[in-house]
Amino acid sequence: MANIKDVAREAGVSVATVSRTFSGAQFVSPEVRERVITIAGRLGYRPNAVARSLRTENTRTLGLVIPNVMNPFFTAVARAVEDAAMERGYSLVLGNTDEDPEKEARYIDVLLQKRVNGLIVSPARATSWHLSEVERAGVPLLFLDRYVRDVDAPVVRADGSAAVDRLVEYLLKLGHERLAVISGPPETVSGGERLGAFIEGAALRGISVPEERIVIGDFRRQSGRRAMRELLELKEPPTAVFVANNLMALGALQALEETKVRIPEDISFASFDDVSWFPLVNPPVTAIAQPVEELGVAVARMLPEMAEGGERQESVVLKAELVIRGSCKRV
Amino acid sequence: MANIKDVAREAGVSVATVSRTFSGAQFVSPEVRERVITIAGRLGYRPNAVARSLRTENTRTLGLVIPNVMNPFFTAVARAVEDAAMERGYSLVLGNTDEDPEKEARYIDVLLQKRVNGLIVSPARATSWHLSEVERAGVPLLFLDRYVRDVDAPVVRADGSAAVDRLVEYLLKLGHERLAVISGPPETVSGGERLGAFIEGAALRGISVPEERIVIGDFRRQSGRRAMRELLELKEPPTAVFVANNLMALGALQALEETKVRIPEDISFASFDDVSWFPLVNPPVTAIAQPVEELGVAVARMLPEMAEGGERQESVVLKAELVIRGSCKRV
DNA sequence: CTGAAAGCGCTTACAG
DNA sequence: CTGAAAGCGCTTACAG
Repeated sequence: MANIKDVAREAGVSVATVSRTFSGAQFVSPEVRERVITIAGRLGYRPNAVARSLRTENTRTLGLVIPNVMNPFFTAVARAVEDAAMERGYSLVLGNTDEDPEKEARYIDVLLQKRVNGLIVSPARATSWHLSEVERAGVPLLFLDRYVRDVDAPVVRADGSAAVDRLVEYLLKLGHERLAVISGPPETVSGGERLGAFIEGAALRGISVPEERIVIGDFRRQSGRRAMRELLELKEPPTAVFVANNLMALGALQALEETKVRIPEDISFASFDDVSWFPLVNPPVTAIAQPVEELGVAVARMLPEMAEGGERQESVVLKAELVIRGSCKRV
Repeated sequence: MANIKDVAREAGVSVATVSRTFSGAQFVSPEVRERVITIAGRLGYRPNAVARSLRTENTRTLGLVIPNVMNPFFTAVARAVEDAAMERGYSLVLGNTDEDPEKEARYIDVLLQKRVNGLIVSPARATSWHLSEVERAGVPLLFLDRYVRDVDAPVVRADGSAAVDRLVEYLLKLGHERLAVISGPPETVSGGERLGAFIEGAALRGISVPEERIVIGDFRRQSGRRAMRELLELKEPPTAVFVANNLMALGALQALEETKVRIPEDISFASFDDVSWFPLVNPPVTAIAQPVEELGVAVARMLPEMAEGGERQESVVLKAELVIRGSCKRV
């Protein structure tokens, strides 16, 4: 591929002039400019962004490290972030950690080596050494959905506690006493928060959730399926189940479908995370909706700002909301 | 951030030695090696991949340019590709074109400037100037799901024609005569193929699909919704509708739900692309399933191979398959 | 096993 | 408006 020297030689100008006609900041006389562009076109010249980045210490690249794009919540966020990045002239490199701290560490290390201008991370654990490294490296960092306690960076997330509490209240009002929860890893902020809010909400109202009805999954589909089957096989199966995210909810619904257990006749069902198809399922699934769009917009707005060295951004904590549909009934 | 010189000075060795201890290819005596690593750790040194890339002419980065990650088909592919990339030590940068050729061109230009080692593209149109540019630039290129005719690069895709034809046959056997289709843009390979197979399949069996029952969408949700409403308002509404992808199917199902038109009593419904939740909807949606996993695996296998300068890869064309569930009934 | 030095392709302060 | 030259942080052939 042609480089700046080739173009300069061919056009009879210095490399500085070629550089200027492409970076556009400075003045180049119209005639020269045009000649350079023509020649560049003929040679198939395209400025080498790697060289430019090395020189300017600016890669115009952002990193997004999330558990899994297949989770609709993160899909939507990834889309929003990518849009905002592109619009501001940044590229987005994506990493899926599968909730594995080691994978997360590898991604972050690679991204730091690549000198990204900023990092958006949804960390797998509530404590993390490699995220302190980001801080130390002085790379703008933004937490998404979850955060690490000892790292001082803004977070964009929805607080689900209040909504989960409302769900518990709703379930109890319907007369349920045998509650169950399919939880995500309690070590994650979101996993711990949702589980905690559920158990405490019940306890506060005089209902305890015994250990056998608390099944810990990994936020992925298969674990939801397994967990639901496990709950169904209990001597005293629950009358109502709360699943802590959309992927596990899908698995759990599959398990219910397979075992011909009917919602809400045989069991009441509710999920954290609302999904486009929940209203279309029979019956429509009652869920706690995160303001996904708004979260995406917030991230999208903040990160380029940070990358460009703006002032420290404030955290954004929105509220999740209980959306009652038809999957829970009076017992 | 500390650079290689800082580490060299601090460790009392040359930069060459520091470089060697981190790139690992050559021999460095264990003692020196250890000292360098210790010092690097203390200084928070992390090799600058930008500089390395400039020098080695290898960015270890791949580009993935697709219409939209929010489309579950592409979500799954993106995940598979990212996994494979990471496993081989590549990063993945992602771009959403929204079927817009100009956006596509911008992404490709940026990616070429960034000197990616390879490009996976699902092009918006069947002809494209900027994709010839990729060829010209000598960057390994792989088409996904769709391809550009005049560009010589391998494709990984599923051929849906046969399955669409089987669907038409099935619909006619159920006695439907007023067929309708909600199509994607006919200019896209997949859009044109699906629409063509549907119309021809019907014509071959003596049924014509009038223009008013062919609604062109853009493969996105809202267009499916609008299209379905349009079809429903016809003086002679269809008895069976085929929707050409999953996102438009979601929109169409919403429209049906909103207008209280029941499936399959009032209208039979089938979709291209199978989705995890189709079996859970009431009634379960009959769909044409692409072998998403296999496609992802194929892409994942081929691209790093190409990026590493292996021989030219053969195209992979798999078959889509009709999955009959409960959303079509005898008329 | 180690070092000095050239060079990857740009940008930009400086001088004219 | 234009050019010569230094330098961004590495890698690597060459020599020892």
